[in-house]
Amino acid sequence: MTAQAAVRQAPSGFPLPGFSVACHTPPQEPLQTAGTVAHFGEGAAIFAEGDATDVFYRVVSGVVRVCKFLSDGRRQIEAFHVAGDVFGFEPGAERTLCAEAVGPCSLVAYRRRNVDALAQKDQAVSRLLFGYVMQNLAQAQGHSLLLGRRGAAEKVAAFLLDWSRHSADPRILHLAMTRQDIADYLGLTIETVSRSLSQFERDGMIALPNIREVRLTNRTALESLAA
Amino acid sequence: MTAQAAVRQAPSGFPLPGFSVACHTPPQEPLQTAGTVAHFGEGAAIFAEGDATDVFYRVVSGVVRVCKFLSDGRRQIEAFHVAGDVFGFEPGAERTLCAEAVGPCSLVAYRRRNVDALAQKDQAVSRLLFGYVMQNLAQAQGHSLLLGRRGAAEKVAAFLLDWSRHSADPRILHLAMTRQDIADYLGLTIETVSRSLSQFERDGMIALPNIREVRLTNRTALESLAA
DNA sequence: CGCTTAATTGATCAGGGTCAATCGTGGTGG
DNA sequence: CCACCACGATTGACCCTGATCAATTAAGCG
Repeated sequence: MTAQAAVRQAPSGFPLPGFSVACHTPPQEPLQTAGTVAHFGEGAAIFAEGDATDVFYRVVSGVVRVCKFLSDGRRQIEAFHVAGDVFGFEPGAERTLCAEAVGPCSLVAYRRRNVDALAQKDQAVSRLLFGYVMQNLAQAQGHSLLLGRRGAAEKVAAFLLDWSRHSADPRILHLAMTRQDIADYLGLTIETVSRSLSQFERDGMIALPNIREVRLTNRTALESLAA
Repeated sequence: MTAQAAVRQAPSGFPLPGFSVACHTPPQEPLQTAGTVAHFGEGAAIFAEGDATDVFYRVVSGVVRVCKFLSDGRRQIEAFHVAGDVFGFEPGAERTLCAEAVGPCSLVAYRRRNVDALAQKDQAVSRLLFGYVMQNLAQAQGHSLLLGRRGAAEKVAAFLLDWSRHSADPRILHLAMTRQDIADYLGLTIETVSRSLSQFERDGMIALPNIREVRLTNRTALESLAA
């Protein structure tokens, strides 16, 4: 559920020609001319807290985590972004979050200056940007909902179902991230995530052929768990 | 902290002439012509899950809560909005959240159709909208951070500090909402919220002259608690 | 002045965190 | 080729925070 699910169509009041999220670059992407491609290795920092907010990104391939480090060293992952997602919007001149490559990934970086100029001429660019920020908003809101009033099992189940949307076959998902990443995203510990997965397996809801692969053998049961 | 704190300036890359959040209507509000005023009594529904997303709102006075009801009847409050805040943006044609008046409040409702037309002519309107959605985004992200990895006392302390921003005198805050609202916002129970406040009072960090008023007698201590 | 609803306080319980040991899986080098 | 090592994941035992259940108090309001 966490937002990404509920988010796949363009809003009615704001026609977004060629608008498409979490898909490959649309054929007539108005932003195409304004961006430059960059590659990042596993764990590489894309931006850090305090950086200027003068550029945002589109994921071409790979997975990105956006997170915050607390004073006591603990980490909270705010969102994972996959191919097609646009991220890096923040009000204020300085970033309050950081972004890192979960695995090797390639991004297109857009300078806000340039895009702004583009938006001056082309109203479609404005709408596009608006849509992207709304996607991020919906995702963040869904994330809050997930973190607020749900038990560990519910969180993990919801995460699996959400992540399965990014899989070619919705029954087989490849986790791009570690258990620690999942834990930090769900506000749990690595042990609790592991225990939940093991329990799901015992209950016949999933299979864990290897550490990065999950087979959903009883999606319905997971869905009723995730509420 | 939860976002509202870190959010009070216009982003550098996107100049927003006359942009102002959580303040009274700016003298030259380009949206002024497009909105209609509406009043709501305590607890009144402003919009509900499933409603069309064809209108968004600006708070003129009072406080609004945006929330979601879970299948088991529990409620999660996503955000409180105060005078100056603009809310009600969602991707998708149907709302996934609902909004209610915490107390009597007045709002300006903007039809997206009209605003869109306005934005066609005036680039400043586009930027303004963009800024508003980013405010909401930052608030939602801050909320996730708050819910994720923090203890009960930290949450309540952070809430008080955050809410004190909406107060004329930052040392005296008037809670517009009930303990239940606070609990549902922080992902806690009403008992835990109450206990935290009592503990803060015992520790000399706050005073509770009456049920809706909190005096911050030791802000520094609260701040170090909220981390 | 009762009545209703919200808040506080107390006692108990359980979900999930913490600490610690073990297992598994690659990767490296003898 | 296999042994060893390092790191991530799993599992177990125990504990603590915050939820639950229940009683009491406080505050509006008719």
